[in-house]
Amino acid sequence: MPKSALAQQPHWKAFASRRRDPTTKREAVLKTAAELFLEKSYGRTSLDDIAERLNITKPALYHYFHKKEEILLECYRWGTGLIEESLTEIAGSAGTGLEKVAAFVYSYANVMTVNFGRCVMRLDEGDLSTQALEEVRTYKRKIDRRLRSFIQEGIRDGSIAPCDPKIAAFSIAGAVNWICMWYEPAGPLTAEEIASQFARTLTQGLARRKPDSLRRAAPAGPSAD
Amino acid sequence: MPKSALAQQPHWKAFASRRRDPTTKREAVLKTAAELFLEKSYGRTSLDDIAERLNITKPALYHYFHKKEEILLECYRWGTGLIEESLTEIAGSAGTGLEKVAAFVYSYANVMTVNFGRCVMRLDEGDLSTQALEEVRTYKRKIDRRLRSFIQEGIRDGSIAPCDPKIAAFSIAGAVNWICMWYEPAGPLTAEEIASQFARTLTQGLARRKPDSLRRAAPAGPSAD
Amino acid sequence: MPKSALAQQPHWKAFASRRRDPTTKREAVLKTAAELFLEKSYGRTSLDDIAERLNITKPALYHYFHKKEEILLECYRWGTGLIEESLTEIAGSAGTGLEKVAAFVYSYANVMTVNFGRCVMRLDEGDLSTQALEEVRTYKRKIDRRLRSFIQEGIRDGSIAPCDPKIAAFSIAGAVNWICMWYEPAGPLTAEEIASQFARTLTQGLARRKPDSLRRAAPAGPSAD
Amino acid sequence: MPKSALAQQPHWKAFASRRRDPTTKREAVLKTAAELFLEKSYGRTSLDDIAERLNITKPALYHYFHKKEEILLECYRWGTGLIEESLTEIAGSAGTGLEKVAAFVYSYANVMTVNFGRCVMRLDEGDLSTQALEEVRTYKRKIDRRLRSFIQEGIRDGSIAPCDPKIAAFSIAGAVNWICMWYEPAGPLTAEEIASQFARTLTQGLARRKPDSLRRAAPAGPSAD
DNA sequence: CATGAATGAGAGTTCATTCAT
DNA sequence: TATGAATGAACTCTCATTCAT
Repeated sequence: MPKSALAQQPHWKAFASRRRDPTTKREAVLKTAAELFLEKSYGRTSLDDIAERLNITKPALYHYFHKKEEILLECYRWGTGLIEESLTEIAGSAGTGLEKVAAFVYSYANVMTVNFGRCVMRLDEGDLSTQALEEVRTYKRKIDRRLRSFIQEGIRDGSIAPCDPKIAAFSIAGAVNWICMWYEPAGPLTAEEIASQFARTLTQGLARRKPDSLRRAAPAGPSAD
Repeated sequence: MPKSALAQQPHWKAFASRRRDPTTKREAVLKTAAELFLEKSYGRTSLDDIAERLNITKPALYHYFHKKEEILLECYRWGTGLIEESLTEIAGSAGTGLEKVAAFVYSYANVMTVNFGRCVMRLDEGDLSTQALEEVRTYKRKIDRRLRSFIQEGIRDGSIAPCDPKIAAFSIAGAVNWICMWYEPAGPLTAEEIASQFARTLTQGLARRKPDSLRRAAPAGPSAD
Repeated sequence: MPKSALAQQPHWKAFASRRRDPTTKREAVLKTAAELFLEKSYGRTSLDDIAERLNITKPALYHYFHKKEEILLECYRWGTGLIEESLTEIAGSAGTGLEKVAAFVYSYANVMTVNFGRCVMRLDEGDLSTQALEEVRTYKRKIDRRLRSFIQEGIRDGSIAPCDPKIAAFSIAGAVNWICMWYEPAGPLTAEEIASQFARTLTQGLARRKPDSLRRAAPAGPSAD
Repeated sequence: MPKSALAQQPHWKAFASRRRDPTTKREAVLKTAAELFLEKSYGRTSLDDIAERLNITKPALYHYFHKKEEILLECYRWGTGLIEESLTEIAGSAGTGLEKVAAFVYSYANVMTVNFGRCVMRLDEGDLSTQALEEVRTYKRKIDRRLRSFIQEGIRDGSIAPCDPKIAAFSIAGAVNWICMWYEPAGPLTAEEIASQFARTLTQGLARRKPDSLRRAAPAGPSAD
């Protein structure tokens, strides 16, 4: 599988030559940092670790970031950006509330298998400064509110059985968030499998009556995989 | 609520007098440590922090623990002990697979609102030594296997609709585990509310046909609370 | 060999009963401390180590000694006392200078196989306070002067070939002192073997002419061993 | 004496400028450490002590060594290297066993007056890790075996009177090793004086018959000094 | 007396960050 | 621009010594 091989490719190649897009280098730092943060946590990852994996020296990192924490914050931002993308797409699409929830789970679960996405939910918020923390928290609240609104929409349009939207959202979000804790790229389950299965399983509990109708709730895409 | 007020009471009273039950003191250290670990993470909690909150000095901690990591491990052990208790009780009880899953969720969710329980799923395993890590991992695997077996039992006895037990277990466990990330004692939801609601919500997706029958799946106890 | 068995016997028996000669207990502390100091050095021996081997608690040690250093100093004093004893005996005895040197080596070498004697030369003087250091240094100088005077006596009475007494004394004293570095009670060489062999070997180089006459220089006692 | 004055010159000059041969700096650390270890012992020498004497800060030392113990081990290695050098030279040279022993004593005694050489025999092996200890012990055994083989060679070629090579080696090695305990650069005896005198004195006891032949056993070099 | 408890002082080590080249 | 060098602050852990029972 060439794509996965490409993904495994170390990011230090971006620093191979002197003349290279600085933006590319910044991203390479970010990707490497995200990897390490997920492997060893932010606190146990030293700037030396990051530099070493990139085949550069520690002070060189300061050309791209002012503080260690800034690297962390950028990881969060990249991750939340990924979520944002799919969320707005879904919100704008047509369909019942239940279908939107299914789409949400599907695409959110996918993000939880990508390094930057995992960072958002797996890394310790306590490592962020007060201000950065507020930024991230605001973002997370937004996601939660979005999911809750989909559920309420479903209740209104009759696709979802009456329930407490808050509890339902916590439950669904929790299940999906937790993926970032156990997912391994090298593991037996592919991201698509996980995403589509979660989408089906988690909407089953919400659906009104006829469970048969749920099959359609899962997006068409992944079923092909 | 006097009970909760009592629980909030700082643990340093155990160290008020020099001659006092050492076991009580050890527990006071553990409780305080668990609090701090949840507030600030293990890595950012210094022994001075723990000592300060207990109104003692740092080296005094070494009367009760040999290393900082030992404190962490004991928190894990206490927490897993709590889970173990309820698990064996449920496993031995009568009932359909679905009922057992509901009972599992109910009691596990409750544990996730208790500090030591939260520690098990919220703290970073990377702070444990290889050996301690193995111990904790073994324990977690056990929990997961238990849940999966309840689900399989339910599929066999017809109380649960056919599904992939692995995915279902991941999904349920994830939802419940995540509680430890957002639950706050001072928050609007009580532990019992959360536990009973999660038990109901999460089993709804599993149940075969008539969702009405699920009401009985949630334990009677908490409804009285 | 009952005597050696007795010597191996741990010293904590002195603390077995409450009512026991305090002097005996003090000595037990000293013997145990000497053992440990030789095994692990003064610096790496904690009071807890000593207390543990004596089956008592650390503060109990403070009933017999005011400071850790006092224990060390007492070890030195006991050791130098042993040397002093034999030295005065030899000085008072009749015989040529060479015979006195031989007797000195023999008895000094013996002391170097006894724990307290080894302490004198093996332990680090830097651990002593200025005052205690002066005391010990004074003592060591005394020993050296004594040996040098024996040599000079020998040169005068013709039993020793003319040489620089200072260098000769350094050389002989060094050879004997070094015993405390490699001697092991459980080793292949007994204390008497070492002592008598060293007495013979080291005087050989001093003796005037006929080396055969040296046989008599070594004390008769040990030759039987 | 300008050479000695130069040697006394503090090593911190190596750290005067930031860009300077790192090897020189490493050596400066080593030399300063050796000085301090001999003055106050390894255990009582803190990294701050070393850093202070070099006019740098403690963490700067970690640019050159990973652990405090590594500094110690490098001192040992430097010292054993010095001994090794002279040993191989002697072993390869022509001459009777007695002459080789004399040469050994002469050059070994010289090493015992050099800081790194003194470290080898004066510092406490107990401060080394198990592995490093093995390395050093192996080395010391090698020295001892070398000396013993010279003695046996001498017995075979008739230059040395029959004796127990083990005891003789212990005695000679002890006398020379002990030099590192009392030698002081500022003292009345120069290194060469000590070395040549010891070579003569210590071989006197070994030589067969005619003591006159011994004069030639001492290397010619030092007699000129 | 004897002891469990507690502490102050200090050590080695790590690391984000800055400086100087 | 990029880097080797250096540092200050912080943390874990140890231990001789003293207190209180």
